[in-house]
Amino acid sequence: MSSQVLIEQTSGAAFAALLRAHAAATRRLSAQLSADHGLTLSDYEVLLRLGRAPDRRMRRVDLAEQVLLSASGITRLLDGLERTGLVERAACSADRRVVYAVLTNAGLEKLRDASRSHLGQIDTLFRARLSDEELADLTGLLARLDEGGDEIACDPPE
Amino acid sequence: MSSQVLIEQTSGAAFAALLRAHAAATRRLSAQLSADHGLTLSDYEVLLRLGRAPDRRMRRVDLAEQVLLSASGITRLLDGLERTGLVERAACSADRRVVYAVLTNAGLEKLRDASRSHLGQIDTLFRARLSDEELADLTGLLARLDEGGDEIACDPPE
DNA sequence: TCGCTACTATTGAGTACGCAAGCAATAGTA
DNA sequence: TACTATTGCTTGCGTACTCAATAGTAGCGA
Repeated sequence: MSSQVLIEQTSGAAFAALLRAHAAATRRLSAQLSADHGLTLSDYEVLLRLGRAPDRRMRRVDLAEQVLLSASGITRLLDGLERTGLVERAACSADRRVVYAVLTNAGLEKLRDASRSHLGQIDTLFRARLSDEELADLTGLLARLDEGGDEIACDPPE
Repeated sequence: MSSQVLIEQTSGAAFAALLRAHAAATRRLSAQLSADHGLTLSDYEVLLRLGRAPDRRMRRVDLAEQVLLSASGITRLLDGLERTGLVERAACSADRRVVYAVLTNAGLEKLRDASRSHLGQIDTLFRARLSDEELADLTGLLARLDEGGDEIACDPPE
């Protein structure tokens, strides 16, 4: 019987669980973030990264990489944040190709505001279900899944 | 100093790890699935569910729920699979509102074909990084994150 | 049987991406 | 100095979704 092939093996179950947990967490948190502050999860992540960055500014490329978006994705996301005044652009004197994304005062205010509820909601979701130790285990295991994603065959041959 | 607010607490780190692991896994696997077989992850999941279902058929609503898509999402996804002949529609004699999605022979063939490489790729990704025990732990922890998502206040008052 | 509500499915409109192509600026090389 | 990458960013186009509105059944109670 060929449905042998279809039997869920353990890594398949892990992948399925990952898909479901991700969907459950992001749907809930992004709905809350959007309802409470009109931000998407990516918006929030961008504000957060900028808030931590020196001078509250980052190159768009670097931002894109950190929030897991493509170059065009970041352009459009920042378009939105610029339109609402949370972020503004600034030229780089050393390299005129680069355009910094800079967190405005309004943006910092928004970030603080959003953080207050968002961090609490994350905590509610995770801590209601997992102990401190389990949380740490989970984080560690998940981290192992995206390490060395592209390090395939970088060794010199022989 | 208000950047207190921005300090990554442990559940925040877990959420970030979840986002990253999900992105890493789905990007890789969906790229492979698409390159090798012209299917998205959701396409594959639909074929898989249909393949396991009795008579290889399911109501579209139920399918939507299982693959985490909205009703309209399933309609459009199935449109595509119908166009390529992997799935076809069938009426339900008992309830004329429902339209079954039925896996065709070509669809079953495609599923078997895709399974061969896809399951291997999932295994490669997970087992290269995690032991059997870790895999089981991870699956268990992830499962706890989406249990009882909507069971808020379903108890009768008092 | 009528009328109401609940359910299944589809469609229209809008959003959030990615990829590929393009432009401008820089770096590397002859 | 000229030429050829490479890099940073944006834009056009296509895709995969969602939500809200709609239509066709179904099943119920009066």
